[in-house]
Order: sequence, then C-alpha cells, then structure tokens
Amino acid sequence: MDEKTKSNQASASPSLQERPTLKTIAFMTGLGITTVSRALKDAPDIGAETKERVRLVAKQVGYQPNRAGVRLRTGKTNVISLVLSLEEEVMGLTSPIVVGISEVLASTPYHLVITPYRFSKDALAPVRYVLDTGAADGVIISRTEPKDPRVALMMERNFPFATHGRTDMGLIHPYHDFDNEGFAYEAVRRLAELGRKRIVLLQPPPHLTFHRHMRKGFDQGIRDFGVEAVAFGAVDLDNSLTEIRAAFETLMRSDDAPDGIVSGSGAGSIALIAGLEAVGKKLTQHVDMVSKVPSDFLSWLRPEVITMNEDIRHAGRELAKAVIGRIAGLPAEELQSLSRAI
Amino acid sequence: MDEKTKSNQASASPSLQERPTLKTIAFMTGLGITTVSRALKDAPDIGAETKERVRLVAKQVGYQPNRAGVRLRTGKTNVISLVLSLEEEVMGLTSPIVVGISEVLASTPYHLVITPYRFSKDALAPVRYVLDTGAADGVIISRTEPKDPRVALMMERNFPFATHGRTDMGLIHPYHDFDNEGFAYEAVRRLAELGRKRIVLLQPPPHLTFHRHMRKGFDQGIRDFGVEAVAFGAVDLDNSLTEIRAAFETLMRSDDAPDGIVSGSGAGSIALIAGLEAVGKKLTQHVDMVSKVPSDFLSWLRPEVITMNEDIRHAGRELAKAVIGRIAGLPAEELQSLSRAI
DNA sequence: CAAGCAAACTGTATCGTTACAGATTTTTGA
DNA sequence: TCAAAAATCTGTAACGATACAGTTTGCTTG
Repeated sequence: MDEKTKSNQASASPSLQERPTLKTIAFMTGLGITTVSRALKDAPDIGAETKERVRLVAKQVGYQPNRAGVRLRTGKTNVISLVLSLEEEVMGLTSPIVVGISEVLASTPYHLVITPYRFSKDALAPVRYVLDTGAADGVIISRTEPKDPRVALMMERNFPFATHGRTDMGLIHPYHDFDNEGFAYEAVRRLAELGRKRIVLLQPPPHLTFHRHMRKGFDQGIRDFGVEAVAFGAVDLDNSLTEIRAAFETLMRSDDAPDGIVSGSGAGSIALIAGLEAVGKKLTQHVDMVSKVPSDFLSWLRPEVITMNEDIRHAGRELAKAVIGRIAGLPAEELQSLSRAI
Repeated sequence: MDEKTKSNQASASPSLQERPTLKTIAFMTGLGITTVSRALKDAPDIGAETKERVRLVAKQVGYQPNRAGVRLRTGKTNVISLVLSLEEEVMGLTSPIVVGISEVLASTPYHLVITPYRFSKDALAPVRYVLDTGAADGVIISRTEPKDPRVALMMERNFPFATHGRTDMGLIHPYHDFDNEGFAYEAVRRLAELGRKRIVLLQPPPHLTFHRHMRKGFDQGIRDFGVEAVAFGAVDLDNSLTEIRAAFETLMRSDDAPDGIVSGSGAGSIALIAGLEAVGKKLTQHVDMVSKVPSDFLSWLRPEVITMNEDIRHAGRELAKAVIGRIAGLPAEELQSLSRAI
C-alpha cells in the first residue's frame, strides 16, 4: 500500500541489464521520473543536492537519453543533414567536408546524416523532404545559386541552414564561402607578373554563384594588370575531364591560344594539362598556370603549376558551426564567413 | 454520444495543416488508427477494399510514417551507420564510398549516418556507441584487421554489419573486398613482362588484413615470374606522403635500388614518383610502376604509370546491399563479395 | 436455430521523454 | 500564529506507432 502510494511513476523495477532510462535512475534514486528529467537539465526547481545525486547515478549507469523519445516528444532530432549531389565531384571534395563537419559535431549531440539527390533538377527534393518530414534540425547545402530556391524555401519556413557558397537574393543567411574573387584576381596578377599576356579562365558553370565571383576577380585582374582575356567557349568545370581536354586542345591549336591559365579546380587542371601537353606545349615554358586545389596532389606531380589551396575541411567546420549557431538562435549575420587561399 | 462511442481512438479531428499521421488517415477514412496501421502494412486481417481505400488516402495526403514513433515503439531505426576514421585518406576514398552507399539506400527507408572516430586506438568506440545506444540497424566499417575486435563484438551481439575488407578469425560475416592478392600478382607479372627484375612494394600497414593479401599476391608473383623482391623498410601506405617520398629517395640512391614498383594506392604513388624524379630517374625508362588507383587522375598526369582501378563506388554499393541483406536475415555466406581491378 | 468460427475491425497499453498542472513541505512575513 | 509565498518534488497526458487482446458481424454447420 505504502509502496504503491509512494511511487506510481517508476513502479516496475527496471531491469538493470537493459539500457538505462530515466525510469532506471528514478528507481535507483527513489525520485520521480519527472524529477530526474528536470534534474538532468539543471532546471531551477530541483534542489542542488538532488541534482548532484541524480547526475552521479546517471553517470554511474551510463545514462544516455533515448533519441527517439526526445525526438517524438520535442520534435528535436539532433540531426544535421548534409545534402549532396551524387554526381558532383570526380575529385572528391566530399571527404574533407564530411570530415570537417564531423569534427565539429563530435562534441555536440548532433549526428550527421547524408541526404543525397540524383540530378541537378531534383536539388529541391531533398530539402523539401527534410522540411516536410522534420528529418533534421538543420541543413547544409552546396552548389549554391544566386537565386537559390532551396534557400528561399528554407528562409520562408524559417528553417536553420547554412550554404557552402553565397546567394544574391537580398536574403541574409549563414554561409561559408571561399574568396573566389580574390583567388582569380591574385591568379591573374601572378600570371601577369610572369609576363603572361593572354589569359584563359576555366570557370564554374554560370548558374552557380561562385561563377560570378571568380569571373569578377578575373575580369578585374585583366583590367588592372593590363592583360587580355581569352574566351573558353561554353566549357566549364562541370564538363567532363575529357570534354575539357578536347576543348582546350582545340583552343591551344587556334590563333587565339592563351599563354596563361587560371583554373577553378584541381580536377579541371588535370584535363587542361593533358590538353596542353597533347599539343606539345610545356608548363612554365610556353604557358603558366594557376590552379585552385583542394589538396596538394597537383603540386606533387606538376610542381610547375602555381597552386592556391582551398581548405575544404575548414569549410566543413565553418558550415557545421554556422548551422548549429543558427539552431541556437544566433543571428545569421554573425554566421557568415569567407576564407582565402592558404 | 453516438459519435463518442463510435470512435474513441481518433477523437480529436487532426489539423489537416500539420504533417499527416495515422490519426489523420483514420479520421478521414472513419477507421480506427490500428486498422489504418495494419492496412498500410498489408496485414492479413484487413479487408481488401479497406486496404485500397487506406492506401489511396495515405498517398493522397502524402503520409510518411514518423520515424521517431516507429523507432520508439519497435526499436527499428532505419539507419545505417558508416564508421569513419577522421584521419584516413588524403585522397578521399570517402566520397565514392558514400555515394555508392547512398545510391543503394535511396530506394529503401534507410538513412545514412556518419559515425566518426578520431584515433586508430578508438576504433572500437563508435561501434560500441552504436551497439549501446541502438543508434542504427546496421554498421559498415573499413580498415579491417585480421583479428578485428569490432567484428568480434558485433558478431557476439548478433548485430548486422558489413566490412570493407576481410577478417581472419574463423567468423563468417558479410564483407566486400578488393582482390588485392590478384592485383599484386598481376602487377608483378606486368613488371616482369617489361623485363623488370627487382621489384618493390608499397604496401598497406601490417595490421590491416589486406596487407596479407597484397603481400601474398606479391610474393607469389615474385616466385612465379622469377624476379626479386626489394624491401622497403618500415614504410607503408599509412605514412605521410613526405615520409614515403623521403624513404623512396633513399632507397633509389642505395645499391638496392629497384627497377619496378607496385603501389597499393594512388596517393602513395604520387609520393613515389616524386622520390623517383628527385634522384633523376624516369618512369618507363629506368623504372616501371603499377599502381592501384581509386580514380583515373593518375593516368591523366602520368600516363606512364600502369594503373589498375579499384571501383570504390561499387564497393559502397556492395557494402550497403550486404548490411541490408543481413538485417533482412540473409545468411552471411551469401553477402560476401570480392571485386577485381577494372 | 444455437453454437462455432472466420473475417474484419478496434481499444488499450506501451516505447522514453517532457510540458504542464498540481501537490507537499518549508520558509517568510506581518 | 497563521496565511502567503517559495522551494521541491510528482502524476498525468501526450508525441506517433504497433503488439496484443479483444469485439463485432455474418456465416456455417450439425
């Protein structure tokens, strides 16, 4: 009788073999489940000594909150979703970004979930999925466009996210971006310093935001350093390596052949070099090249290429910090960062 | 009164604005929540016409089961955990494996969660975490060792998993592996055919299983093709590129210099080539090299290297299929696969 | 025509957690 | 001294799904 009156909440003694729950701790401490729950969140209406006791027992039994329970009750998933195109990246930018994100999430309760999509036109689908199903507390996207519908959608729903790359819609949101404008400007400067006069740019596809940035820096460099820009048709970084090489070979054989190259990606540079060498020209001798690279493999095999390193892992870290900050309610203005080549 | 008697389960009419639940469908069809639940799983005790009706409405309102609800009630997480070392892979093998896994999971209810660990000695920690918290229904691990404690632990707990690489403990479990023995044997054969006599192997670190395989194929090739093996000290694929280059430079300057190289990874090959060229030797002229590569970038920059491609993306697909198969209860014997160079 | 049975459907309890509205005891204040 | 206030603690309900143990209805069947 007395027993029954005493504690109705944690009635059945929980098996100490199973994974401990609040009930386990409640049973062990003789407290109510609610009290234990509130003690563990350091609520103000729980006594200091009680909190200490609960914390001790919780630690002792290795209590970890059941994610499904929390998620069902509160809607909080403790998940960050990284939205990835299954097509992008021959050269694997995904690895370092995943590592960077993971590094930051490791010291938080967040898990990293990969949410893939298949074709560029479906880019909105994974974002919609996360929003509709509440699959995550925050989202990280890349391949950002100036008028990015994903950004518009998430802003409209007031959903926390961060973008790898900026937008241009007059919307303020968390992002991390590489200073592609600075890169391209500096690249042209270096080539001009080497006496190169006719510069070509292997640029990102026009629909992505960083196309503009890289183009802007490039064009400014062309003007400031008194050199000439050579057009590279419709070929961009999203073309296959084979296509890039073929196009560049054609360009090099034409009257319009450049003597300086700015390449927006390490993978693209490989194709350019192949095209260059196919027509019998040599780096540093006939042509100089500045390439943005995600790792130093290019320097190992072609030290003649001037490389500027984009630290993708750092980008991952910044992006993770940005989403988490947004989830925590920090203003978007404070969650924007730009990094320069290292 | 009548109304109240009629339906107690789905009493309050669910807001049609919110995400639909079983309750929503129950309300719309006038059925009980239980009936709807069972109808959607095609249970035998529900009438055919009812099932049809429920399915129609469910589709109409875009019903998707709440993962937290399912997980809490059944313990099923619908999550596959990919356990990753944050240190491995300068050259990003992670990207293609993630893509491969995602491709397979896309047509299933499974989500892919990245579970990282920091140092090699902590390799057991993430697995323990998943097991203890029930964070996933299945696990994929790599960097497999002959006596792998992670494998032992998961087998003991009867937990579904698949390994990238085999073990040697007399335990039968799902795996996918590259035929490193075949690769090394074939590599030696090719070098011997080119007239090379003194072959060195840049091999995986000795504690990983595929060290044995690669070593075995290499040694067999050495015997079968009547060539000589040159020792490469304690340097292996886990050393930094700088260390590999330095060691190889030393080796090339010694009396013991090889004229043929078998390299177990694309990244390692880069360092070897740098070391080689630092002593003024040339590929195909003084030395020939066969390298295992994850992508074709090496062929672009050094076509002189004979490459054998390991399709990591395919490995990802196979691993995903294997874990899912294991979860579905298929016997481990049927979930083992080996792939050769392409 | 009543008992038996199959078919079709439903209510209750539960998973682990937390919001909320008390309940109980102690302290304060006049 | 006694009511009000503060300090602690607790039970109930709910999140969405499903296992389980019914209930209802309509037919057989002897």
